[in-house]
Amino acid sequence: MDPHLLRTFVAVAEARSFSAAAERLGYTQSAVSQQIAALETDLGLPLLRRRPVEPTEAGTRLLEHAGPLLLRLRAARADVLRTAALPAHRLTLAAAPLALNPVLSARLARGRGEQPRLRVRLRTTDRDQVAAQVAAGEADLGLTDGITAPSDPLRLPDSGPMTRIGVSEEELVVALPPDHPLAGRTGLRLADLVDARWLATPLCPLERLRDLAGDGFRAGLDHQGEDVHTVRNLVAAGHGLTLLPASAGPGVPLVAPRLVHRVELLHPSLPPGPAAHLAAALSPPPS
Amino acid sequence: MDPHLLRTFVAVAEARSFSAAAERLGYTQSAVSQQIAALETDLGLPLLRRRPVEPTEAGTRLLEHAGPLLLRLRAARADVLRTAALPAHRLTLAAAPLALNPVLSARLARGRGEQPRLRVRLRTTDRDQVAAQVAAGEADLGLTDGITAPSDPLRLPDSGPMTRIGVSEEELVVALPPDHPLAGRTGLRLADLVDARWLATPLCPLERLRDLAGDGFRAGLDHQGEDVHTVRNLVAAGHGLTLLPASAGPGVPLVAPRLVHRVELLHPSLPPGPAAHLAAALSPPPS
DNA sequence: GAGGGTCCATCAGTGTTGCTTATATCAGGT
DNA sequence: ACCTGATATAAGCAACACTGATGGACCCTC
Repeated sequence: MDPHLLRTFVAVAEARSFSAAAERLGYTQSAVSQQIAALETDLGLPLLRRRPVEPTEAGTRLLEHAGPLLLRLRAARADVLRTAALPAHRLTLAAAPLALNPVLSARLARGRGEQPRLRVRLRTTDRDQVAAQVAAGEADLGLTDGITAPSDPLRLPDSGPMTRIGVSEEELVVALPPDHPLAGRTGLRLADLVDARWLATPLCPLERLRDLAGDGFRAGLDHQGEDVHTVRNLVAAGHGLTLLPASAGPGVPLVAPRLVHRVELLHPSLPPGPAAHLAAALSPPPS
Repeated sequence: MDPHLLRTFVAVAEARSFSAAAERLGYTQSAVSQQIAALETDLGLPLLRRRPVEPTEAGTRLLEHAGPLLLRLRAARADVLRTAALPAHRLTLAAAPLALNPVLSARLARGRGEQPRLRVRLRTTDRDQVAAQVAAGEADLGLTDGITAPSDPLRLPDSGPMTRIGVSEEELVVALPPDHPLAGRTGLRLADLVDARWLATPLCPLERLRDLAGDGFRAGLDHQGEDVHTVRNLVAAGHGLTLLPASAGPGVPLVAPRLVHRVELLHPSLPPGPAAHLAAALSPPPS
């Protein structure tokens, strides 16, 4: 169960081809073949069916483990190396599209103002990438978001130990097309909208809504990207409803159940330095 | 970052000695020395101080990662191998001391009654070992417990993906010595007890209480074991208070905040078979 | 302060591993 | 049946990771 072999196995399974994986990894096809054979011998069972290449039952199980495992390995390495890194003058902040709302933008501005020498690179990525990037050391700080009950933590993919601080909670609104019969309301209940058509988008996953408010929530259009602007255009064109934080645009406030758009700051254990300072600036001021 | 090296590193750090670790692992001292050197070269920084042997800052960080990482590696292997295992006639159930309460004992009895051929081995272990044993395949099913708000999941150490089902929630009582002035009450509020002396025991960690009910909860006696019988004796002798599930003995019901003793069933993804059957038997009957 | 003991680092030697290149084998399409 | 695009196997070689022996640092003792 050498991580080296695991990495190769993942590559083969993804590419559905030994030769393609070999090229991608910079090996010969023969090496890949031997590596897979070694894994299979070690575990004592076949992991891949050949021609076409696809994972067996056991291989599927291993694939589920391999990703997180390799991620944690990278996280461990990044964490160790960070202890030796000099306090840098530049750092990277990874943020999900809806995470950097006006409040946090303002705090970020203030934090940067206090450290004029610090160069900040902001990288907007998909929500589930934020934690992984922070864990792997590709970003120094991360901001993710999601929909939860007030003061409940977000559900994040497991990426190893890291500090999580809730930094913002905001009212949710139901985004509706302007001519929608409910658009004039002053408040809406989620239960009244289970039968409406909803946008299926990572920004507001229907699965999460079903968790929180029961079954229903038929998918209208299935939207894969995490671009807020596009989503709002889709809503306006009547493709379906969605929930957005109030600051992301007009909509009818969601009054029940009590749900909020929560933003969390993620970072590995930080030595004192610019990163820690910026993290403090992004955190809510102690009341 | 070969797991092999990681394992050696952990052994050395634990033994605080290269030679002792070498003996324990079945290597020569020279091999261990080279392995550590390889790790340090790879990461580019010293992980251990020598004479006496103790982890550096970076080494400490790596140690925190190494344990979970190796555990997950074992979990992955166990999970893959399980796909090939024939349905066994014997299985191991790991349970924390307070997890197998009367309700669950009864369900276990019923489950066993339905599968007379099945030999069940019950292993009572420390609470934080249960998840690890299930993940590593040393136990087929696990029962852990803890104190939470009703229907909130437990906080478990990360041991990789596994199924978690809440199987029992029970009222909590404050265990008091019989002659305690509050012993006659019909209900107690946790807030009224922050200034009392509490037993510090893994069965009811004071840290958790502070999380749930604010600061306070001074430690009286610090008890390391997880033996319920002993704890009750300590309480009776006036060493301090503690919370127990109602079924674990007499006490004054805790009325606020709303907290419960929750038991969760842990298992890896189970193929249909005796283990899955027993898991179903332990789960609460669908209402 | 010299000597012995303990412990880790280093070196040389050796068996094993894990790659590359070359070739065999297999499944499917024509 | 043959060709094609694919994976498996064989042989060779370089790098690696052990063992055993030796060297050097520290500690304890006398």
